[in-house]
Amino acid sequence: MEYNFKELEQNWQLNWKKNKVYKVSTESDKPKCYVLDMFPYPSGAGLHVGHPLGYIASDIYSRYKRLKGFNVLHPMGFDSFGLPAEQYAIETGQHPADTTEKNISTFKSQLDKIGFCYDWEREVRTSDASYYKWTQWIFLRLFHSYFCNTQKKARPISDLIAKYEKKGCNNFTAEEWNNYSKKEQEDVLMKRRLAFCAYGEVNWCEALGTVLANDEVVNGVSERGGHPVEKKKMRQWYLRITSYADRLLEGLEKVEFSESMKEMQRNWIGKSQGAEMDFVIKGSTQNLKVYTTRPDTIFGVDFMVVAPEHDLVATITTTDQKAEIEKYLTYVKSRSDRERQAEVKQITGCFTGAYAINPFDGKEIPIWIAEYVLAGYGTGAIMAVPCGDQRDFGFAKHFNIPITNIIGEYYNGEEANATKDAVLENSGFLNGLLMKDAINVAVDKIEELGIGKRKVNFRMRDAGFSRQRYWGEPFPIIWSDGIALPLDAAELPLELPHVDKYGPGPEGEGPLANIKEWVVTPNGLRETSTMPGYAGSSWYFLRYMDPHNTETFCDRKASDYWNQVDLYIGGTEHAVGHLLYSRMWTKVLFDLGLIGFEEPFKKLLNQGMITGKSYFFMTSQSETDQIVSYKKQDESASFKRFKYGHNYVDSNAKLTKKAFEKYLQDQSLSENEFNIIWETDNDEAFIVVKEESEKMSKSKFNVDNPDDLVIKYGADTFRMYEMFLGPVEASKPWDTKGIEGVHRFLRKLWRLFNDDLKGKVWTDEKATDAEIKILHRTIKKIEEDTEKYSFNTAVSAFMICINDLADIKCNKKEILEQILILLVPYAPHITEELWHQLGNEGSILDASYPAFNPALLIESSKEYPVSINGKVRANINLALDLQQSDVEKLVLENETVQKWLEGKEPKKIIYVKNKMINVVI
RNA sequence: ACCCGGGUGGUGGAACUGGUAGACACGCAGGACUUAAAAUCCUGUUCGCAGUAAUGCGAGUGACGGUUCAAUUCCGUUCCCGGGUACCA
Repeated sequence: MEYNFKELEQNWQLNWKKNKVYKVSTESDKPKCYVLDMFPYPSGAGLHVGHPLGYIASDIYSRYKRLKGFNVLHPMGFDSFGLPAEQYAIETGQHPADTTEKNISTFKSQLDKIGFCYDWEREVRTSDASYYKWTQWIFLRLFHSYFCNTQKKARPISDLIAKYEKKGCNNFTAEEWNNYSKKEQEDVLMKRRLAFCAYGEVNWCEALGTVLANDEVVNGVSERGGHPVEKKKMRQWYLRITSYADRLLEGLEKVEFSESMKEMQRNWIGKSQGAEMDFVIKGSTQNLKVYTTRPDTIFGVDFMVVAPEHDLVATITTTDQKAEIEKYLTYVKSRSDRERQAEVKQITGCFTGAYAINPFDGKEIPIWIAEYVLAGYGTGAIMAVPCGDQRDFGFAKHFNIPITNIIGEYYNGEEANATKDAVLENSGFLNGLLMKDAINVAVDKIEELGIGKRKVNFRMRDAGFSRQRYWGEPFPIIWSDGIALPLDAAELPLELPHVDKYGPGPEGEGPLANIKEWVVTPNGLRETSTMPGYAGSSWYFLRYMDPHNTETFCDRKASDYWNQVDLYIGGTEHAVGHLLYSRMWTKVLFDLGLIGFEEPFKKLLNQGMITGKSYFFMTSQSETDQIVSYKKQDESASFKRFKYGHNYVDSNAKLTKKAFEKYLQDQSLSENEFNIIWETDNDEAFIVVKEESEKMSKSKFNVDNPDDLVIKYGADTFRMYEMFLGPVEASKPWDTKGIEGVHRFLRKLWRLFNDDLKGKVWTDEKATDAEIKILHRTIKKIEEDTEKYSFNTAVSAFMICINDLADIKCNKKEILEQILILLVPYAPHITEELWHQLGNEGSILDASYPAFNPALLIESSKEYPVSINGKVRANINLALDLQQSDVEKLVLENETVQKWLEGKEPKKIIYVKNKMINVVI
């Protein structure tokens, strides 16, 4: 009987589906384990071989945990709202609901072919009304909550209202509050809500017709599509994520994320400690407020810089400088964010004519404006210390501003030195202090004089939460006389109206603004923007726990049972977007007592990117339409992408004329389009093309589709091969070269049970000690490797095991049956088939995992390597229970050792039990 | 510029807490079976030198230096690659 993977895999997939072997229940007395993948955005391109890497890893871990006696939740769903679906819809004229539906069914069938153990009854889709009803509901909870700065947690806004009514606050008395109009009260409350509406500078993308969040803008262009992004003042919804900045930082200590992932989040949050300080402006009633992390350098301040957008600029500029400033402001306005970021090195600025007074020595400090100071960070104004800050130094040199040295020989006049180890000079009351220590002394003094205070700043901004788009969750908000009225929970879901045409609405509003009958309600006008893509993904892991609940987003009993995600697998691209938002939502729900844990993901595993191989034709320098063989030396040559080249080129990046003809045929191209100068070798015409590894992408024509491989080799081979490629976390080039090896392994396993001609060959004979040893060695290794997600070495351990068993012709059920159970997570189909061939009933997933018995692996002797001066020269077999003196004696008797000693006495003999022996001469 | 990763055969990669570097696999070379092919099996495969051979010797984990009986592993300097952030005061 042959290993007919095609038939066998199909049969078992049907059988599993029919018998609902992957159904998961919350009612269980087993310990729980929650294994989650970052759910995919169902794009039209379908899955490529990079996607399943993480899914296979999580599937292996889930099955392993299930066999180990855990009740495992391992769900899958779709992040189906979002920009690309709408862009695609606009381009093709199809409704996003239709394309999304179609794409999801493609994804599901692709996933099912790989044999994942998802309980599809728990599937969630963020664009389903039954799902986004609860996204809207959680939004309302955010709207109805504020961040209490004393308790450092979210509380119902009603608590705050009660307080205002009884006691008022710093800004108003209770009486004043009670006399406020409804609108005035709402305006005050809006400044505290966790989901709030405000006018602010937003990232506006004209091409996409929408606002984008900071993490959706990369280098001044949109992450999706690369369109230019500009700043624009608009009314927008925001999430007050900055309130949680400290807790988001602290929470990182309690989770198992990679150090680099934590670092990325810390950088994004960007906490800095310093002081805010007021400077009197000469001849003005206004003060200049600056933020600094280095108050110790106060005596080194040689000038001030404020952002061009700063409010003070208009009032402090002197008449002499007015013209210059106007000119500079026009110049700044003409520059896009992109240009500003691209030309960081360029120093520009303009003197306002005004002076600030140093409160400690009365020195007059010129106030400048410059692009390098950002309006959005700190106070939008800085005190510049050229001897200690490289940018300030460059600025001072460029504009010939005299530089004060407060750090003595630490400053060399050539560049700034940001040290904290210098002893201060020219620094009044700080003279003689170490800078590190002076920081606190300076702030104390500043606070004492009442001219400033300690201040922590964050780089992170509140997250923009509205999009002027159609394909997203509508806000459950109605506007009436400038007041945002929330819908009642009973009115949810507020369904997205189904329309056939959707272009942008008037005045930068979203498409929903065009649907008058939907917008106009008896109570007022509906909010017409929709929620961003990350809304639905910020809490989906909770919905899987209780996906069909119509009473609440997730029953507290279910979330208490399943609790945190034990293992979360996904790419690093979500480091600062999704992962921060979902962490924040979890903290809010926790604060409000709706769930019992405040970090959603206990352990995060980042799968590496699988890159595809792309190939390029090199064109000849003299005749630009000629394609010639690629030579490394010709750096100045130009290249043309060879689409789908990975299907035609051999491992040396050689393209034969024969393969090229096939390419022309496959792509229905004519030879005339290519003017190739062929080379010949053994009568075969070929050229060499340039090879490069790039991210797999449809637009780069370097994508490999898992379906093809599953058809050719089967799902089990595909799964094991993706794991065998290397560590899950490493990024690696895709190459199908090695897949044969894994396929051979599975056939070899099959042949231990069946012979192609003779049929069944497995037996009921009793296993020998040697066979049992192989089994237990394997159990130990597989268990260790799976627990530490080292799936590549586990695959290799299986290969070693099967090679060993084949070598000694072991066909014994007693051994093979146990191996099958170990292998289930990696190759679920073949193991299920062979399990039944051995006469077992029921799914192998319900078998009990083999128990490792260390006693069976104890050896009495070991083949020790003997080194002479650190170099291995001989091997001797020694009993393990020998003492140092016995070992020394035996080692010295050894022929090779004697040869190296040349009659001399060794200086020392090092014996490490169970490891090695080193003779030092 | 700063912060994280990472540099090991022709290739993907292995090596626990410092203890036989190159497991496993691909590829390649040779052989067996076969009319032939596929499949399968066997042998070899880090590099250099010597030898018919078994084998022996030397070098070797980006480079240089250090600690140690012993370093891919620890420390210092430096080069290269990947990722992140970027006038953040």
